[in-house]
Amino acid sequence: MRLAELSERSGVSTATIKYYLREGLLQPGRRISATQAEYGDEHVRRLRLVRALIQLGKVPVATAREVIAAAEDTSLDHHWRLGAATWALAHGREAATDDDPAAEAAARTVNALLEHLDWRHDQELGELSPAYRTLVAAVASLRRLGYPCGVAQLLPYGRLAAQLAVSDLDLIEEEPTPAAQIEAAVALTVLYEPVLLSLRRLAHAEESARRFTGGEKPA
Amino acid sequence: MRLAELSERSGVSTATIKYYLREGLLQPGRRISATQAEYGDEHVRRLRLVRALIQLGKVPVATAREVIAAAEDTSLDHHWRLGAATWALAHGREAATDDDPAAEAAARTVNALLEHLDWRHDQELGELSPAYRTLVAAVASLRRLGYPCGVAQLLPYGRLAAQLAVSDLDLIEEEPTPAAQIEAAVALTVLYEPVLLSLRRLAHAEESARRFTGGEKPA
DNA sequence: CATGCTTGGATAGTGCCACTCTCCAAAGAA
DNA sequence: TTCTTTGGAGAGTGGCACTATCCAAGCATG
Repeated sequence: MRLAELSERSGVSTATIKYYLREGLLQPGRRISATQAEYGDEHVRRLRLVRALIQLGKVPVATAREVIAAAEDTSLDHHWRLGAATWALAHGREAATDDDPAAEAAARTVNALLEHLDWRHDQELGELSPAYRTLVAAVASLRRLGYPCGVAQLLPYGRLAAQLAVSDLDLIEEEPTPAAQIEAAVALTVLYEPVLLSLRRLAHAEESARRFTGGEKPA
Repeated sequence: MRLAELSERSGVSTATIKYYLREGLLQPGRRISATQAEYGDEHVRRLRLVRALIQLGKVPVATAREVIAAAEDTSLDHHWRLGAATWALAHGREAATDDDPAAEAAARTVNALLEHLDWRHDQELGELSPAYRTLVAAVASLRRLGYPCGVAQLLPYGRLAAQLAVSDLDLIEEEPTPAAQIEAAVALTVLYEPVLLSLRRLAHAEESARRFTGGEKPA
């Protein structure tokens, strides 16, 4: 299959595919001649994954490249490739945790939370992880606005996250090969995020309607 | 307090405050003279909220303006202002639900899910909501990539979302005034999202470490 | 009162990012 | 042979969140 067909099958314009090739998000096709290249089903699949990461997951192109590079880095063993690939998936710039008192207090709250949850693996490594820093920044921000955000409020969220992680990892371990597992980890980490957030918003609407309209449907 | 002090107290540059004023994210201060304006504590608070929405919540400036306008629209009653404000908080463009078979199947799955959860309020109104459409797009994308994403997989997420909604609404109802409740709804909806996602990622790391390293800490 | 600094407001510019357009020479198709 | 298509490369585009510059009108200080 050549560029035009790859474009048709994936729903991505040829210009964008060329851009992704240049950016290293997609492996070059097998060169047929000086001006032609051959692409396969794996390119279609990869392209769909990249598109999902970028469009739905809002992952920056540069980040997507790192993630893919980590997933393909054969110098690491399976476990580390998995960690490296998901590590790169930071949400975005974490607003440079300024060292005001609110941020410190937030960090203490988060540490207490992790201890409560018995997430011992994250006590050392985790403090550097993007997820940890994002969490601290968010808690600090909520605090600054005067909203309650202590261990008591966070704990239910943490327990739910732990439950989700178990079923997510179960799904990942169903994949047959290590490569497929890593791809699944990336895809499920990123693509279930909009699912989770959307469901939360729908649940808010539902619960709000229940409370404020006494069970009646709004007009 | 004048612009410079407002900037200092909120940690936002004067240039950015002027930009927000121009964009209508912040009410103009009380004019003291032709070249001076007076700001109050509510401006500091509003500014912090706006910053949190934009930086942490990644809400586009234009969207933040709509949300604030809806929250202040006194022509609507409390319940509707709340709905309008959170309605505007779409995550971003929902990738224009193309009408391929995957999208249709995804919509059927989502409808079945909502029925299972007994979220009857969303059956009509909800199909137009940004959250519903984001959810369908995400499910369709997961399906296209071949990952299991049926009612069975989504149901636990939905139940957890319902639980979270209950505690979130409890928090909101603790606020004393309608205006404070609406602000709380916006702030908690947006700012708990990074909390939830970060916790999920940390939980993934923790669960993954437990499974792959047999309980040992990685180096 | 003179002088210099600060203030709020308006306009134009910057940097980043995800594409997208234009051009080109070599290949294949008719 | 002629016409279209292909892959590749570089420059250009549009959107967005600021940010830098300028300006005239205060205000503060000697």
